[in-house]
Amino acid sequence: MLERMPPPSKRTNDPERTKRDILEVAMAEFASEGYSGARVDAIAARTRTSKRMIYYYFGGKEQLYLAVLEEAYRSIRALEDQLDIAGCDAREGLRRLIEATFDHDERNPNFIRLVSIENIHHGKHLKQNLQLRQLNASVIATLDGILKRGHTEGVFRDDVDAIDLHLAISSYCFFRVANRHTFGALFDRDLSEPKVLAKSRTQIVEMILAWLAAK
Amino acid sequence: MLERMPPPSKRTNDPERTKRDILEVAMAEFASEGYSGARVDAIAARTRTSKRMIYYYFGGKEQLYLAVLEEAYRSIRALEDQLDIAGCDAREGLRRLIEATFDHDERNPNFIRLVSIENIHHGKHLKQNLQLRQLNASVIATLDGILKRGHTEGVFRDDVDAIDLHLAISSYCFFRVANRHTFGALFDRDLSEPKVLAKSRTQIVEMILAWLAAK
DNA sequence: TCCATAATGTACGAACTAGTACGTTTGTGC
DNA sequence: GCACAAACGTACTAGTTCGTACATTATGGA
Repeated sequence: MLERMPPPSKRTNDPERTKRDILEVAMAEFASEGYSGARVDAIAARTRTSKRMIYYYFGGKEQLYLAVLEEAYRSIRALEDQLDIAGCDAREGLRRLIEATFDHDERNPNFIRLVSIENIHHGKHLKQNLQLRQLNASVIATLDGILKRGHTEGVFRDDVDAIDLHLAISSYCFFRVANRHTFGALFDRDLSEPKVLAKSRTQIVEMILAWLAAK
Repeated sequence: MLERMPPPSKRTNDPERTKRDILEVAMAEFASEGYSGARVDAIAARTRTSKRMIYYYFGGKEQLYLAVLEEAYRSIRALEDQLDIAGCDAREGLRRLIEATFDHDERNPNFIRLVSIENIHHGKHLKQNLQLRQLNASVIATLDGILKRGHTEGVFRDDVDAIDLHLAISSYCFFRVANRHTFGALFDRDLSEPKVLAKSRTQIVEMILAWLAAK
């Protein structure tokens, strides 16, 4: 005769850890599968807790995705803050910022993928979130400072604004990671390979500096 | 008393048109909603025919997506073919190729989105398709020719290969379209606006030419 | 004209998926 | 200890979505 087990597992409440757990797993799932492809059950299964808690803490799939997106953007805002460019000249400062952007995108493929996914969905979630826009304003301010210094030093042209420059830098760094799979398949070049990566890192710096120096 | 209508609609068989109809609608749906977000029923509804025909001609959702992807890649292979760069010097030839790439991406947002989507899914469908890889080889050959001419003319550096160059050009042209929504939301700049677009078009040409001329 | 096959329409089913009803346990302030 | 809210688990449901069984019509060749 099987006895009904007396509850052998002591449950421990830890709301903060549960929330973080869900967020982490959800980020991986959304980044890997896309918004529609992500499964709430799949997220729940890889969690220390249950699906019930996803709805308890986040409300639903869409709100969970929103939380993931916000978390992703928030965790990387400090990019330029960690950068020491006050002491160096404009060209050197810009070089460091480009390299930091490059390294950041390389190290955060999930973030890159989430941005791609958000664009597939026409950016409708990001547009709802006022806060996130401000977080990203700082990189423009930093670039603007570098550009101004460059004009003063007489080493940069003056008809390129900070947003133009940011577009040029991000597009290259972003594309390398976001389109790695199709690019690799079509041209037989693995962009994540260390040697290829190192060459790219040099080239984007050269490209931007040559461009700004022109005229 | 309502009479049963004698079949008032003469059906006409037109397999080619039916197939094309399905493909077109499917391309729009997949590009707009992503692979998982796309609904077979939604595609069928916007078609002249029924869902039954999707399965009759294509076999299933995944195979339909594959057909859409192939069609998208195929319809744009002729990019460089339409280009007349035999008569001009290396710098002018490159300028025309960059502008053609830029215009192409701008005019084909659905193609851009499909490539993004394919990358979200780790390029697994593209990897299955050998044919498509060869279609894209031609742009590399064209770039290689231009680079070689540039070396002969003494106007281009010689440590940048065709794939490096293609990466630099595509990434900018692609990103502008693919990340239009998040970029626009974050930096309040509408990249599709004619004036912004025209400036970008000039800038990517300047950037690449300045880079290749350096040293 | 008639038949074989390709092309098409309708209706339905099985499986999946987001979300919830309901009950139980844990921790905390008193 | 004790009451009460916060935290959590299980099992279920309603609706959706891909795919198909079955029947019917069109069309080209014998």
